[in-house]
Amino acid sequence: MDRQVAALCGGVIDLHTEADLRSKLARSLQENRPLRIKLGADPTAPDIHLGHAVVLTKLRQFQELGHRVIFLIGDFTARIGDPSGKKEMRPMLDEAAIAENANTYTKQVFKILNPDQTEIRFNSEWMGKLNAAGVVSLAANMTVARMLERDDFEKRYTEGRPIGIHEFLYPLVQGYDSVALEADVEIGGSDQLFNLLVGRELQKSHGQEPQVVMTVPLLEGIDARFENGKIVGAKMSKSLGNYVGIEEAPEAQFGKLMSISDPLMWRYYRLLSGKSSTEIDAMQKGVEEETIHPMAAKKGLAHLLVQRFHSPEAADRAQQDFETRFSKREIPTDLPEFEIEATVDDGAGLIHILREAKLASSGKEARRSCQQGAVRIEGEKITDPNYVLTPGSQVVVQVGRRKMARITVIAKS
RNA sequence: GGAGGGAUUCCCGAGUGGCCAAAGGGGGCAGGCUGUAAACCUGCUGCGGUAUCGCUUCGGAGGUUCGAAUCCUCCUCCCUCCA
Repeated sequence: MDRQVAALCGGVIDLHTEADLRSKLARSLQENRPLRIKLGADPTAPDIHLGHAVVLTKLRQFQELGHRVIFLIGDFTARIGDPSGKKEMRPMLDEAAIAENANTYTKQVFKILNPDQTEIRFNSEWMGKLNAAGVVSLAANMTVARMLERDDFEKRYTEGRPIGIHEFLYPLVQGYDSVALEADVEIGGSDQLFNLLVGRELQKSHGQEPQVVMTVPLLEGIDARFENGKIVGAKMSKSLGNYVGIEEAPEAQFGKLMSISDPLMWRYYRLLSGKSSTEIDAMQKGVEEETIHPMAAKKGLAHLLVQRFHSPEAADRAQQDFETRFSKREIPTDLPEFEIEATVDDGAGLIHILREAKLASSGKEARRSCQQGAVRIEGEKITDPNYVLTPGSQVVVQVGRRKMARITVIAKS
C-alpha cells in the first residue's frame, strides 16, 4: 500500500489529499473495485506530444495497479468554442470534425494507455441536457470570492485586466463532468489545479465523495535552457514548435531528444521514463561523477521513448541513423530522393536544386548557405552558387549537417 | 457614453518626409569548437539564378508630395483612464 502510494505520487506537484487517496485505494482493494481515474481532454488539437504524455504516463501507472481510466473528451466545450485565446478566433467545431479529432486523439492515446482499462466519454452526453436553469443552479455552487482565489484570475483582477464571465463557467463545467462521471481521482497539468478542485466542491455539494486531485508538472519544450540552476523555457506546445510528437518518425523523435540540454534530460527522465526515482538518482550521480557519459544517458532516454511510441526495432534503427549521421558524419542510406529536371541545356544550377529538393526555402537562402560553406556535393564543399550539375548526375547533396538529399538531374525535356 | 494611447519584418522594439529592406535585442540558420548538450567566437537572417538592379513589406483603403513606415482623410482591431 505504501509502495503504491509512493509510486503514484512520484513526480506529482499537488495532491488533494493523500488521506483521501489512501482510503480510496484501501476500499478499492477491499471491495475489488477499480478506481475511476478521470482525465479531461480538448478535442481541438488532435496531435499529442510528450507534454501530454506526462499525464498519460501517470494514468498508465494507475492502470497497472488495476484501475480504470475515464478519458473524457470535452466535445461540448469545443462546440461552444472557448473564446479565451481569441487571437485566432477559434472556430466552432462541428460534430463531424470533433468526432474525427476525437478519433485520432484516442488512437494516439492508446500508445500509452491500455485500451481495455480505458473508457471514452463525451461531456455533451450530460452537458447537452443542462438547460439555463441547470447552469444557474450549477453556478450557485460557487462564489466570486472563491473564483478569485484562482491565481491567474486574481492576478488579472488586481491588474485591472478583463475576466470574461464565461471564464468563470469553464471550471464549473469541468467540475460538473466529475459529478456526472463519479470520478474517484482526476489528474491534470498543474495549471488545471483550480479546475480540478472545483470538481471536488461540486461533488461534495452533489452528495458525492470528493475526487482526489493530482496535478503533474507541465513539461518544458525541447528548447528549454538551464540558467541559474533552474530549467527555463516555455511549456511544450505544437504552436511553439518545441515538441516531440508521439506519432513522429522514430529518427525525428530520437534526434529531437538528443538535442535537448543535459539538465532537461533529467526532467524528461523523471516525468516520462517510468523509471523509479532511485534509479534515476543513481544515473544522475553517475553522470556527475563522470562514470556515465551524459550522451549515453541521453541516448538511453531517446531509445526508451522511441521504443514506447514505435517499437524496439525502430528505436535501434533510429539510434543507428543518429550515430552514422552525426557521430560518424557518414551519409545514411535512406535519404529523400529528388529528380530534378535541368533548367538550362547544360544542366541544373545549384541554387535551383537546393530549392527544389527543399534543402533551402528560397534562392536567397540557398545562395547564403553556399557562400557560407554549408553546401557539399558528394562530400565536397561547394562554395560557388553558380555551380551546375549536368544532366544524368546522381549525387548526394548536403546543406549543413542536418539537411541532405539524393539528387538525380534529368535532361531538359 | 466620454477622453486618450497604440498597431513596424518570425518575436520584442527603434524609427515622425529622402542617407530605410528599415537600428538594437531575441530567435533561427550556417561556420569554428563539440557529445546535433551547454558555454564561447564568426558570418548570415524579405524575395528575384549571381543583381552599383528590380520587386514586395511598416494594420486596411484612399490622398498630399519629385519622394511616405513617417504628413492628411476614412476604416478595422487592441489597450488605458473616466462614467
